[in-house]
Amino acid sequence: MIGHGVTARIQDVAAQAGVSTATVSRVLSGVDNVSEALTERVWKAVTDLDYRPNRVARRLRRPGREMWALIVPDVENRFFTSVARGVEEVANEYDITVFIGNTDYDPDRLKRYLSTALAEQVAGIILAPSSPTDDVSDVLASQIPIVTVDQTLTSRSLTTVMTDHYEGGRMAGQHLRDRGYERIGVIAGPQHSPEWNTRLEGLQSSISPESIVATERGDNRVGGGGTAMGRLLDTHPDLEAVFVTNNLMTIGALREIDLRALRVPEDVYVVGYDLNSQEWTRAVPVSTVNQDPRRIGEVAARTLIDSGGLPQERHTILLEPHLEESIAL
Amino acid sequence: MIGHGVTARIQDVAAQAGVSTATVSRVLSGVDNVSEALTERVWKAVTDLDYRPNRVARRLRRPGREMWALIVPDVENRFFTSVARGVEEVANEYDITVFIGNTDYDPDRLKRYLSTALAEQVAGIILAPSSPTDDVSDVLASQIPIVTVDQTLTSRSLTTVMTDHYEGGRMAGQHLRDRGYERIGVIAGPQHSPEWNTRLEGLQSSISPESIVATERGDNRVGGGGTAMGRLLDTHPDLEAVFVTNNLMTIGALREIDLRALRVPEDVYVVGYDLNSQEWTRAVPVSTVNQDPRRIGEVAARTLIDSGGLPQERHTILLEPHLEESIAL
DNA sequence: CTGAAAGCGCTTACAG
DNA sequence: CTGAAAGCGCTTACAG
Repeated sequence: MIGHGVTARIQDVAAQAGVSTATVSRVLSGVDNVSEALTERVWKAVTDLDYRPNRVARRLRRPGREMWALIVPDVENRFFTSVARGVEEVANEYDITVFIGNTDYDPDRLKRYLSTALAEQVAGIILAPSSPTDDVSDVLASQIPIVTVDQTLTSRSLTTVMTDHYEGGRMAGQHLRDRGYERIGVIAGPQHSPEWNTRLEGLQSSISPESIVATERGDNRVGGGGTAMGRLLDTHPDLEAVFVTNNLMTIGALREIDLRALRVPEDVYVVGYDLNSQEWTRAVPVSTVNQDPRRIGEVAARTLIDSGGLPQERHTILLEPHLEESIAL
Repeated sequence: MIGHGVTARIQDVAAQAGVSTATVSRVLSGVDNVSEALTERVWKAVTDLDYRPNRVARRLRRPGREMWALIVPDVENRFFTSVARGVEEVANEYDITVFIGNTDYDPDRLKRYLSTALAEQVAGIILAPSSPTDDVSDVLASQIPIVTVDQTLTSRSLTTVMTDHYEGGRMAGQHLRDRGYERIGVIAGPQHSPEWNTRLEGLQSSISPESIVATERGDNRVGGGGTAMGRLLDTHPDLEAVFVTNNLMTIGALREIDLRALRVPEDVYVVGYDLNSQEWTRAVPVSTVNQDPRRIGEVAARTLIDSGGLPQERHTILLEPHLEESIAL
């Protein structure tokens, strides 16, 4: 039985092994050379006492390691949970704990979570911004490495891991052109966000301008997609196809189409974004430009590892999207 | 400009305010009385220096506060992310950081995350078990409060927050009986898990035994639900209705029904579990027994708060499910 | 290769 | 009410 009856401390291990705490620490960290005999005794004591180093104490002494903050606007959105999954995979490899903050697209909550991240002395921050104007000045001042995911920040020079949305838009446009659609509506994200505009530019690069009969803006949520789709159908009853730049809005759009008793793809052909057919209750023949959010998380995490704890200069890593045609069961 | 050019420490604040670090600490924690004059000077210094207490140092000195671990089997499952959302809401109120571990239904990963939780000196653990046989003995030994969510553990006496699944099953049965169905199939979770059996018992309490023509077991994933539905349709072509005890399996079942060109509800009436119509691309007239996962998370978190840092005796908190009839757009 | 000791940034008895 | 000091559990120069 150990000291407080709770957990063994490094002292207990040292005593049991008949060495100093420094030696125990060295054996465990594996960085300095320790004689074979002592190493063995230390490991035996560690095992016997079921010793687990206190990560809090370790982090205090040696800050900026073993913990990351992942901050996302909506934990309930599968895109972000998949990013989290990817981040976690890498974090696990390096024995890093990751805490997740959910901002709910609220700047105050972002501020709080960034502050918490600093107060927790994290080794790095992975931020999925709510908007390109998110304020990260405190983080920059603190010198903690930060990687942005899914979106760049306009005012700051940060490393970003994201999908090549221009290419995504281009793919969607080419697909629609190949299928011969000439009256296309677009449902895009908020105007102020350059990412959505990038998707639009990609779209415009592959179809003629007059094919795009209208562009509606939504809030990237299901409701916003439905409302936008409604406006599109109201103002352009002769619409042939629609391109929606976000997963939840695509779902909203599909529901609105269904509500009006229109059929996909006969009445309106839909190209969505990030649709995961795994989650559908019924086949809907809709094409989709898909990102690989897990991979985004992984790459962001590895970027943090590679940064070696130092802030990086700006660097955008673009991952390729994939077009999935007419997903059906 | 502060010491290391990074962040102000409590020393810097004390110096600036002309008081001891003890006084700063007292003002910030608000527990001891400090004279108005000093309090004012301290707050001014805190503001001027933009001081944020180092949570790592605080936790080392005063363990068992301000951090929780939330461990779930699948972060990509919306049920668990909603639980996370609920937990986070409460954690935020109390300025608690919560780190999330994703076990992927793997006992080794559970072991690792529990170990990390201990090493991080968390104030509490919220565990959504992968199976009722999950091993939490290390946690119990450590005296850290743990609350289980969604499932009880067979071998341990822990506080659990979960939906009243007996009632959920009963509601489903009553609904099916009210609609006059007499040839009902069931797709339940793994046999070894008592929770799935509870749902079955609830079902059995409200319909006659001979109404249940077959019970298949699935793995709580989309694929398992589809396979089980396939077996049901193969062995009982005259099936009228099916009750599925989990969200992903319900989706799998619906897809399988669609695959076979059968219609819901004309050919097979479906009562699912935890279906979120918000996520659907098209209306499917399916009824569903729904839990309130956010609330489960909230209640679990409040239980942790109320435990005052002490392990509780066993205590099961049952939340009511809700039947949503024939969800459609 | 090994140990004694300082120190990471806080909090909290202990005096006064 | 306030401060000097000890100590939380580690890691890491510094000596030897």
